[in-house]
Amino acid sequence: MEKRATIKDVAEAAGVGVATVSRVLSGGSASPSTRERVLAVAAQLDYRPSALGRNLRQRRTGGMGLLVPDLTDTFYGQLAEGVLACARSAGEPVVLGSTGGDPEQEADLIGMLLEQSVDRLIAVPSGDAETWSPALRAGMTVIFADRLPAQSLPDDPGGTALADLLLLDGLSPAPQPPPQPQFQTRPRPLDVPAVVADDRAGIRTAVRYLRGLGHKRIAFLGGPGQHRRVAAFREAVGAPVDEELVVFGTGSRDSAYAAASGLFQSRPDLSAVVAGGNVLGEAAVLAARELDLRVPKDVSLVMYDDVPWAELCSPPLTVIAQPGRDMGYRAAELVLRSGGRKPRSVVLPTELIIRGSCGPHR
Amino acid sequence: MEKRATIKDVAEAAGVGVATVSRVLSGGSASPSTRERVLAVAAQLDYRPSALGRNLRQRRTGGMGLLVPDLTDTFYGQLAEGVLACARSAGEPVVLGSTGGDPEQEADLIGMLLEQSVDRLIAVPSGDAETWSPALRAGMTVIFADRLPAQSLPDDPGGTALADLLLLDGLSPAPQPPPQPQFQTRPRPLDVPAVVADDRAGIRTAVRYLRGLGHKRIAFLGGPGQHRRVAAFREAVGAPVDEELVVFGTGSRDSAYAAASGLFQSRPDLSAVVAGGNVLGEAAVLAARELDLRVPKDVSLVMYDDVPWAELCSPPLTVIAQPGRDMGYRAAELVLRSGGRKPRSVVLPTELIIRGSCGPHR
DNA sequence: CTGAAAGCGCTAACAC
DNA sequence: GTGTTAGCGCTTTCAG
Repeated sequence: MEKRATIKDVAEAAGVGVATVSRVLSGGSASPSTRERVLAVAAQLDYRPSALGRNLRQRRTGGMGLLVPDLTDTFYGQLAEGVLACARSAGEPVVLGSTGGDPEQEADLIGMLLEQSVDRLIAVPSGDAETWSPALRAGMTVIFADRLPAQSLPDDPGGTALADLLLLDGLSPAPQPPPQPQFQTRPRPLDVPAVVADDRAGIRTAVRYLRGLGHKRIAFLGGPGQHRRVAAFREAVGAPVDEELVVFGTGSRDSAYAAASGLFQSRPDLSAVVAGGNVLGEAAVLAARELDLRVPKDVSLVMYDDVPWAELCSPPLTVIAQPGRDMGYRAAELVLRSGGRKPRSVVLPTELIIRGSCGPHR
Repeated sequence: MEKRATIKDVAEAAGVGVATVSRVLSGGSASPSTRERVLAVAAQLDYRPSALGRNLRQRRTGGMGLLVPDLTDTFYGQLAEGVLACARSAGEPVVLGSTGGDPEQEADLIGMLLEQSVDRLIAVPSGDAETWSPALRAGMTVIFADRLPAQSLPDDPGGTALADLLLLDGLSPAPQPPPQPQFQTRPRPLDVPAVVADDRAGIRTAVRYLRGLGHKRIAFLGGPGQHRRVAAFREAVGAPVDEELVVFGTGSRDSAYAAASGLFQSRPDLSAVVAGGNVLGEAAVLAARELDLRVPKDVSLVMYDDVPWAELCSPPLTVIAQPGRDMGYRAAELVLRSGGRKPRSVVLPTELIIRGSCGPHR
């Protein structure tokens, strides 16, 4: 437990001032001879600059924060791996928090990050504009990943927020939403960049695929924060959406199971289900089995997220794959490279991977 | 992007000295009237003490580091959730790193944590004593989780290290290993506390269960860092272990698959497999399917780790469940409560959950 | 090109 | 009880 050498030790041993050491080590200007001597001494003393001093001086902690709803959800595991890979190659620390999908815990974690002066954050958001305003007001560089916060428009209780869907819909630039009336108390959409999958295209492709198989009654099994996917589903299915076929879990595996089970029982006439995420897909498989529904004979299933175990199911699950790892990596790149400026959003492609969980409508 | 209030601002606004503010906020002594005034002003100014100043002053970053091999492995996701839950309730930050099971990356991450002055660390270790000595020498409080570093004894190339097995074998206190001869260059076992599952009992139970089903040729499909489980398997199987029935992947899903596939092909006479972790179990299921081996008709399978998708397989997988979340939570508790002292190790129970992947030996 | 010095925000002696 | 003060290790003006 010996104490580490400080910059002062190095300066003395090299016979130079601390400023010179600092310059040399951060690539500043110095005469070749000095530079060499300092480097030698630093190596000799096994000097590692302390992030503590630097952080205080710069009034900011390096690295980035990462907030995800649940690490036992394999997709978020992939996302996190991507972020960590990028951070590691940059030698930057990542402060991780798991929100459980709960805006309150999310707010607490944001507070913790603020206290740590972490000023760059990648988040799969659970709260709304109110939850996020402290971070934004503090000047944090925030990048959302995988989804955007719900926009609690008064007339849109389900959080479907069409404007939100329009905001990031793939290749076609979205038209600006109409200017809000002045003195409006309704929160405006957060102007935060995001790295998300092209949900609209992904869902559309899946729905068309199912349609092509002859399915008419297609259900959507959603989770919290999936307003973009639901909206895409509604759009893909077309005008008169059977509302009973759109159900939601609250995020836990139990509630996902309950939602799936309820769906199957209340509407035995449905012939296909699109699950909005892997936890929901898992629930659908379980519920179907419990109710003796055969996949794909009795019900076809498409799951959002490709995860290793999708192939283990029998039959293997047809999925809408989104690049979780890339998503994390890209987000980390953006947040690291943003020199304070606000990065641009990124939409990543999805891919329908056809395996065995969909069959023709009987 | 307004700048935050500092302790000085609060002191001035409350008409007291900075020390008093500091004391009040850290629960020190102060007269009721002062305390109240300071608290009021602090709330008023929305003052949040900056961790930066405190950290530098105390020459240590709060919170803890967490190093795991791979977050897409659901078990480590569970473990991480446990750590995060404990940290969150303590309001402490967690700096996360993913090592990919690679000692070099692990060493890099340890260096990064040292640079950040993170002095408490929970790790699923991949490297050996050499990898870990920097952390230990720097006075870090380290707790291993899930497994212990391999002890590269010269005459124990497989890393089986019986002493290691004896070190933590559940309820019975282990006998002290015989004193090492002096002048020995061989590294001694690391004296680092750990939170692990009772691998010995878990494996033993599984092997007995399979034996009870009539299986004679039982294979073990292991991964890196599983020396304790292999040793337990050898012990449970008894003296003449058929070495061809003990195979290893290197950690990646690909290599796990290759190992499983190779095993099934080279030894068609085996009738049961114990997979040392969920990634290995996944590989075993996939390889068996590819080779047209039916589970459990042709081969019985027990997998270490209970993960949600184990129930999705058909048949659902019989597993040795270990409490991943608890493991993480306990480790975090230990590392947070250790006031510098070295915590005691903890061994958590496992449970054999019988589902449908094991059948009688034909 | 280099060194001296001024803090960053906080805590912990130490005086009163 | 409370205020004053001295740094923690580093970066960054500002002179030389």
